Amino acid sequence: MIVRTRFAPSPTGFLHIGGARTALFSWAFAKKHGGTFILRIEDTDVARSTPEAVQAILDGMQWLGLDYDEGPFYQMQRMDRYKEVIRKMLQEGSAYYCYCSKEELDALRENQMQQGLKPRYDGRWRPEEGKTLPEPPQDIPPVIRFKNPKDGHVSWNDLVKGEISIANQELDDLIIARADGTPTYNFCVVVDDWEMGITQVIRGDDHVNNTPRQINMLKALGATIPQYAHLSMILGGDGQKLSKRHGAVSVMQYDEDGYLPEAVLNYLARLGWSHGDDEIFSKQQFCEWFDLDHITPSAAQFNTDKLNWLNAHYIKQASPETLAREMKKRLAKLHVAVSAQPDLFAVIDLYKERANTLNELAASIAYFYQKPVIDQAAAEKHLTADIKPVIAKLADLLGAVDWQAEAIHHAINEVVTQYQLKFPKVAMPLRVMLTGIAQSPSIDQVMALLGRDEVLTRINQA
RNA sequence: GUCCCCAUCGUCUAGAGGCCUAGGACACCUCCCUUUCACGGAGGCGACCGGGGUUCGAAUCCCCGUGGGGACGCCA
Repeated sequence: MIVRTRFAPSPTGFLHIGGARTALFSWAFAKKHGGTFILRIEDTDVARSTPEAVQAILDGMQWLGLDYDEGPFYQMQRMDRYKEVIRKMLQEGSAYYCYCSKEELDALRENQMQQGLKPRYDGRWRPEEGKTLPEPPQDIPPVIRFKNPKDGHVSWNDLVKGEISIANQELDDLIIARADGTPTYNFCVVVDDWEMGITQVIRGDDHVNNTPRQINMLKALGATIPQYAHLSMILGGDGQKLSKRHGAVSVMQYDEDGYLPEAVLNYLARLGWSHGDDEIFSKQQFCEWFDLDHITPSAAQFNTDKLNWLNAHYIKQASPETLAREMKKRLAKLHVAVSAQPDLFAVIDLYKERANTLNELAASIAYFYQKPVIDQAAAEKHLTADIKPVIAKLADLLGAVDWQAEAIHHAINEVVTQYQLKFPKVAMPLRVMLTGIAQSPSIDQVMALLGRDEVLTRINQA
């Protein structure tokens, strides 16, 4: 059987971390099995769906490199097909008109809740053998409901959670078409998964409760039932549910914040899935290794520290060209223009092992291209009066030195010896004067890159 | 309320009845490297939710608690 998976977001907001992982797993499963990955936009909620959100989802997937083989399909463009299926179901008797008003249903629900019952439709318009239906009211446009089986159980072997079984008694006759005739989510999903030949439905576990209803409809339509894999949710770093109000951000925000897509992908892959003790793997490796058997059924908490660690790793691995491009872009945002000297590639090389994010990296090298902001605390600690003459002497020496890290180091050593100091006693004030702060790579290497003129200027100005 | 799901270090996880004195990774701590801070290297701290079963043997299987989460829309 040829594997066909799909990612089916509703375009009501950006692609967030949970959606991204669902997409990633669906995508990887298809890749692993040489199958087809389909993108389907579930935009039947006309009021909340926007073209901007569609674009945001497309952007997010592109940034992560999750390419789809078919689609994007838009459900709103498949209306005719849905209506045709509904017509057929009405004919065959697996669906029926219901003339309850919203108010009537609200009252019913409230009543059931009060009695401690599970709120559900009581089937008052459900046609039954030997049952006389009320006369349809003229003023209420009917909805269409699916005639769910009354007895027995719906069971499936969830590829993540194992055997799940739900009594049909727990299920009511859900609405498959609104009063205005537009079909609803659960129905469209069924038709699409069926007609698009989806073999594995990989989605968030908030859909577990929809699955038995969908299976029943699939059965009523005589369709093949796909396999289901329900992924548990991703919690925020504080263990709380992610929501628009609380911590849920677009995957594009990670780009904004200086994360490489490889890092985000690798992080997401390991969140809820594992391959023994492996922590770092390429996208290709992931596709080869990925399986549904090693997905945890329990919810996972997002951990920025670990993402940072992975990001630091991928920054070290990144090509010089990638990093240079990113640095130009990110320095520009800091209003720093990169000049020809010091050489950006050399600067990056000196700093890339020290940053967790691209933004950190950009901020840390900014002083090469603009005057540093001197940290006051560092200045007070290191730029002491007694060191001034030593630095002055060093400046003298530097004027004539061959401008190489080694020679510069030699010059510093000379004054260190002359004044009988420890090396850091001189290196630290230099750091503060040249970079603004007390932490930097080897000061001689920094100086070599900064250039003689700039070094002397900064020393004089400090 | 009803139904469904989940439960191993702080976090992500390994674990398919004996390989478990429970492994790895992040974080944290110590030491080494060192020109400061990082990087890197070596160590350390740290968990099977509770109670019953089943079994010669349970982190693993079953039951009951407890805790957490999800669903119960003319949203998706």
